[in-house]
Amino acid sequence: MPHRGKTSSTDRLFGALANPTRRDILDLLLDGEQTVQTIADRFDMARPSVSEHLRVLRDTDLVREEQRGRHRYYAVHPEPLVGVRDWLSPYERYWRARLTDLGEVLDDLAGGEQP
Amino acid sequence: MPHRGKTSSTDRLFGALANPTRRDILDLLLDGEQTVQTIADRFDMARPSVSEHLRVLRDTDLVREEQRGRHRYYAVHPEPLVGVRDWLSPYERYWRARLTDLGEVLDDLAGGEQP
DNA sequence: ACTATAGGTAGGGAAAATCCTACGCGTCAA
DNA sequence: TTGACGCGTAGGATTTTCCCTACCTATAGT
Repeated sequence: MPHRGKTSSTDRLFGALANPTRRDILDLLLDGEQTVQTIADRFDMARPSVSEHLRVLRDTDLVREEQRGRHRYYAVHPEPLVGVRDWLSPYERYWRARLTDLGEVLDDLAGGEQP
Repeated sequence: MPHRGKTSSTDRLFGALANPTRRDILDLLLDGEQTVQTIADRFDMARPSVSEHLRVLRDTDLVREEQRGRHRYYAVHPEPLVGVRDWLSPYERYWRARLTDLGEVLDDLAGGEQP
């Protein structure tokens, strides 16, 4: 019985990732912290809209900001993504065939259990 | 430049997973295929609404249906989730510290590259 | 003090998502 | 064939999301 009280943190996590712009922002920040304006310049979208996306990411703790002077530097904070990985893990055994890099090593290690 | 044409398959994938009911349906189907009615019984929601969620999952190929008699059996089809895993992978190096089961083995295997 | 820059917030409108009830069609059992 | 069951789809109401244009505050520099 998937009883669902209000909005779990997992809900907000997946909700945050549902938007392509927000995923792109995270990808962008993989290269290092950036200011709001610098981020906004990369998107075909008004700066306040980017600010709102950043707020969603902040609320899910996927990014963190640090004020320095009159700039706010946003940096990616990937820990919450563990929630995605955890949700994903029960499904992983299904695609044992087509794994990416690391996983393959593991598969060899574990030995096949599938004839 | 995160140019975005229409709606990528990744968008639809994350979009499908954004809904808690749909994630719950997938989790439910991990235990094996089920008919629509059986699935619907698990949720506090009208059956047609569940049908719509199933359609979204079908459109993203996350579930597959097989008609047998007058029943339609839905089964989880996790391959598309590779897209999530792939999107996630650049972030994984960040949480090397707190890994889940399998990952830990791998980490030990690979040897630390962090002093 | 005054102006320019950086960026958050408010209010609103359009579009998409979510859920419902009503209905239609195919399949099984009498 | 008739009726009940299993499910998908249509249309509609409500909510949420997404983006915009003001607008406001704070810091930096002159």
